[in-house]
Amino acid sequence: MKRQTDPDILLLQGAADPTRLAILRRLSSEGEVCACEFTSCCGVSQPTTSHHLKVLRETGWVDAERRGSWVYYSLRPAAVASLRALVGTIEPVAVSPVRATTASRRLSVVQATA
Amino acid sequence: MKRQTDPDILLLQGAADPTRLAILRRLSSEGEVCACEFTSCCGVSQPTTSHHLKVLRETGWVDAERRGSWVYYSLRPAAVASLRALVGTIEPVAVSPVRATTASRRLSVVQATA
DNA sequence: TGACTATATCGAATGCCATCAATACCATCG
DNA sequence: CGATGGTATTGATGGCATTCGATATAGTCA
Repeated sequence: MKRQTDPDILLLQGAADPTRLAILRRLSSEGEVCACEFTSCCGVSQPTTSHHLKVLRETGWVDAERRGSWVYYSLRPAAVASLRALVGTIEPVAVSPVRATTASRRLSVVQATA
Repeated sequence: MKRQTDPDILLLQGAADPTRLAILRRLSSEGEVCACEFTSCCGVSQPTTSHHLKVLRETGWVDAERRGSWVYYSLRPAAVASLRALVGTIEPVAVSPVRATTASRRLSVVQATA
């Protein structure tokens, strides 16, 4: 298979796993979380948790900061912004499969973000 | 591994492949595309293209409509909306990264869910 | 009906991914 | 220093995903 270097794909793949999405959500709601918290919360072993955190680091999703014995993880705002930008480029075009005024459908789509 | 039934994960996994993301982007810009167009555009064989289109169908990303010999694919607005909602729930915590007393940071962390 | 085209499915090869137990690494504390 | 606890890495394993060639299915046209 061709090597994955596209940052968009890396970002999507980073989030496309139940354990990792759970980690991202927890980071989103709590801001900064010690690695030890994830071991208990996600139903997987400590090595597995560590592996997923590494994937999230390598795909640009999180930053890690060592503080004494503990390592704290946090979301990288740039990653969130990137994913939002990526998602923003994907929008259903209102090519009127049914007689819809294309204009109004376009508008609602565009304004969905607001 | 646990079965993937979470629609959020399915949506992310559906998009987390170079060929499939290319398909989604093309659908986004062109609205409705004949399956035959993808065979030539993505650098993979016809069976592979068909497989990816099936994955996109099964993950809720696209609708297919047969019209004569051709099958036309289009983005499902609901999928786009779902992904946007999902992405919307992931945000870096606005916990004033600078000069916050640990106490207030803790607090805001706890209350972030409210 | 038979030839032709478009699309889907099958079967198999290959490679990657998630997972865990064991173990190494690293910092702190006594 | 040695013991302890948190985190990362290693190595092995099972399973799933991507891919293709061959083939089946479905629709069109003569």
